Amino acid sequence: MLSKKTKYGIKALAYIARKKDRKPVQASEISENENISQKFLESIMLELRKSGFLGSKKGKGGGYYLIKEPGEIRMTAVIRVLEGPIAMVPCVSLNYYEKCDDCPDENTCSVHKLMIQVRDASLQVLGENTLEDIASLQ
Amino acid sequence: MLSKKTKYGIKALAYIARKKDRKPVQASEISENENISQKFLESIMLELRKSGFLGSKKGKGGGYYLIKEPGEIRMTAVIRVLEGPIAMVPCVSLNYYEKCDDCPDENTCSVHKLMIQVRDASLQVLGENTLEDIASLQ
DNA sequence: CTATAATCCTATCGGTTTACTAGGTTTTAA
DNA sequence: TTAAAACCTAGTAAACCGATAGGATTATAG
Repeated sequence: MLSKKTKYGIKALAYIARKKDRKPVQASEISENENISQKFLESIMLELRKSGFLGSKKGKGGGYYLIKEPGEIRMTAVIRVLEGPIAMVPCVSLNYYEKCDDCPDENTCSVHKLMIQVRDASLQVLGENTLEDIASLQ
Repeated sequence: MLSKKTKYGIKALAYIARKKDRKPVQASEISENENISQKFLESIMLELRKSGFLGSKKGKGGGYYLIKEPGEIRMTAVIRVLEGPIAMVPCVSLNYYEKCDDCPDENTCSVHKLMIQVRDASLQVLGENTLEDIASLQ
């Protein structure tokens, strides 16, 4: 299950990406339009800034803006930052690998084999979708 | 993330499927060989029995056995019973649908569109893999 | 008939995560 | 100088997870 944090983060990024101009967008505006608790959203925006997706401007007329082009932001990257691993099991995760303590040999593990396939299928979809694809309406 | 419950459940099913004969397999045997807490496994086996994957026999020489052929058990079915929805968001789940309360229109939701693709990719993999595929070594 | 081995059942529990909320501080533009 | 915005830290209620505890029930073997 995708956490609300990730879901809200993606929605916020898409909201900003849909704007033509590059003027900073306030968290309050996104919060109202996307029905997200403002304080919660603020913490998410902060994280997106710290991880290099957004820039920010403080004070009156400030807000958040995209640093890269929407077409250059893969959804794999967004999800990995907000949610963590894309794999369903740590032992098949490319970026967050962890050995299972119950499993003596990954190569003969039935779950392992299956989850590699699931991971690859998800990576395929999330890797070929960019923020631009996501943000476009309809 | 896949819960341990689901992971253990799949391992247990695969363990039983690998046996040539159809004699009941005890939870204690699976628990030892797959390094799973026995009491926890018992509750999982019970669930798998109640949901129609396993039959059971009580008393000495008892245990659990498969009701269908391994080749007829799709991993989608197993995961849906143990884990719940395969989709990452309830609003794209086929079997556990729920409307998002923040989302006025699913058709224009960027997350929705993306998650449908992820769901379909996962369904593809989990639907074409059966317990037989999973259980076969290497 | 009895001992034992197995499933079955209910309850509980400590730890972690989630989704916020509260209450501010700091910075900037008008 | 004021207001609006991001920034920061902490806390918190609820849910969920991964067990554990303690038995009740049933079946087999001797």
